[in-house]
Order: sequence, then C-alpha cells, then structure tokens
Amino acid sequence: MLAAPGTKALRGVVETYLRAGDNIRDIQSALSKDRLLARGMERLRGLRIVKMDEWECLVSYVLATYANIPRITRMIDAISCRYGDEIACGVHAFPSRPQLSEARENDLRRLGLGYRASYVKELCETVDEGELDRMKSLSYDDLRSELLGLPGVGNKVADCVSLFGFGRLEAFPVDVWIKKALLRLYSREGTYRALREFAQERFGRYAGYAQEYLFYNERAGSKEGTCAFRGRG
DNA sequence: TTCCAGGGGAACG
DNA sequence: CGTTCCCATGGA
Repeated sequence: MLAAPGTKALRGVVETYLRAGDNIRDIQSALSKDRLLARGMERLRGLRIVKMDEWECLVSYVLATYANIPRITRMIDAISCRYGDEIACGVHAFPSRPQLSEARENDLRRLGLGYRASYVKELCETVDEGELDRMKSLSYDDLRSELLGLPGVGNKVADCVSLFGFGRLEAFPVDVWIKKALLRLYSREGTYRALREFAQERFGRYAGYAQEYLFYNERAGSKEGTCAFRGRG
C-alpha cells in the first residue's frame, strides 16, 4: 500500500525507512574523533543509511553475492515483477515470503538468478515472518550468528542485513571496496573478522555510517577525482 | 586452511 | 575482441 503525500502515513514511512531519527550531526561528530574520516565526511552530510524491510533486505543481499549493481537491480526487478503486488501502474513491490514461495527453483533460475536461485528457494522454506520478527529483539552478536546460519548468508551478507535490514548501526560490512579503503587509508588488511573488529574498535556504535562514508568515498575516488578522504596529506 | 564452482554482465585495455 | 572484476557462499 502506498502512503499518500502529506499524510501521517507518509511521515511514518519517512521516519522509519529514511531513518529520520538519525542525527547526522551527532553521528559525524562522534565519528570525527577519527581524523581521517573527519576530513571528508562533511561533504557527505546528505548520505543516509536506509531502513529496509528485513525480508526484502535478506533476499536482496543474498542475490547480491558476486554480482554488480546493474545485475542486482535486474534480478530484484525480475522477481518483483513476477511475484510481487502491482502497487502502481507497472510498478511492483518486492514479493512477500508467501508470494515468493510460489516460485520453483527453475523459475528463479530462468529469471536470471543463476546459482542464487537455490538459496532464495531455501530461504522461502526456512525463514518465516515470525522468525524475522523474533530476530529483531536479539543482540547484534546473536542476530549476526543466526543470520550466518541461513542459506546463502556469510559474513558480508550477515552484516549488510544487520545494518540495512535490522538497523544495527554498529555493523560494519566488509566488501572489496571497504578492503581497498582500509588498506589505502589505514594500512590494514587481513581476514574478514580482523577487519570488522578493527572497524568496530575504531568507529564504535556508528561503524555502519563510517562504512558508508568509506564505501561512497572509495567508489567516487575510483571514478573521478572526487575522493573526499585521502591517506596522509 | 586453501581452492574453486557457479553465473552473467559490465568495465577495461 | 579477450580479460578482469563485481556489495561471496558453500562445499570439497
């Protein structure tokens, strides 16, 4: 259901899904204890972490494994178009778990999911709405380890789902761009665990925002000369 | 612990 | 064109 403009419902959507409650000034102020982050963060004041629906987030990040953004978009559009409610002319919502459960593995394969089809199929069978609801009350550590037990969910996906789906701002997903950033700016490399623990120690409860600033900056820097943070100098 | 399938397109030279 | 890389996981 869509929220009509100017209504209380729309304000609620903005409040929840655009995380209107996040005080960016406070968050940036806390993160600016890190001198490197402090230098470039200000120009990224408009950057927000969104609060995604837990189910949509889980499936989306499982689909995102070893795919680039255009392809991820295509896969999500394909399953939404085929299994999700039409919420406006030609616009489809992400399918609920019961809706997506209608799909057979081969149907999903034909929609271009590749080997990810079996993970999505298994997620439909093993994760119900009540389970996701129950997980909302877990600590980050417990949430993380429960997510890790799900098919198609490893370290990186578990942290993305914790951050974007369950709104745990202390989560710090490490992908190839973050690895590059940590090496370039902090001379850090190592296992997933080591990098995550380094970040959590350094950035604390807003590590997720730090991750977004580093991620955005690193991608921008690889394209133009728009890199906001640089190492030393 | 390390290796590689699986999968398809985009970006690169 | 052919290569390499991409918001990795799982199983050997």
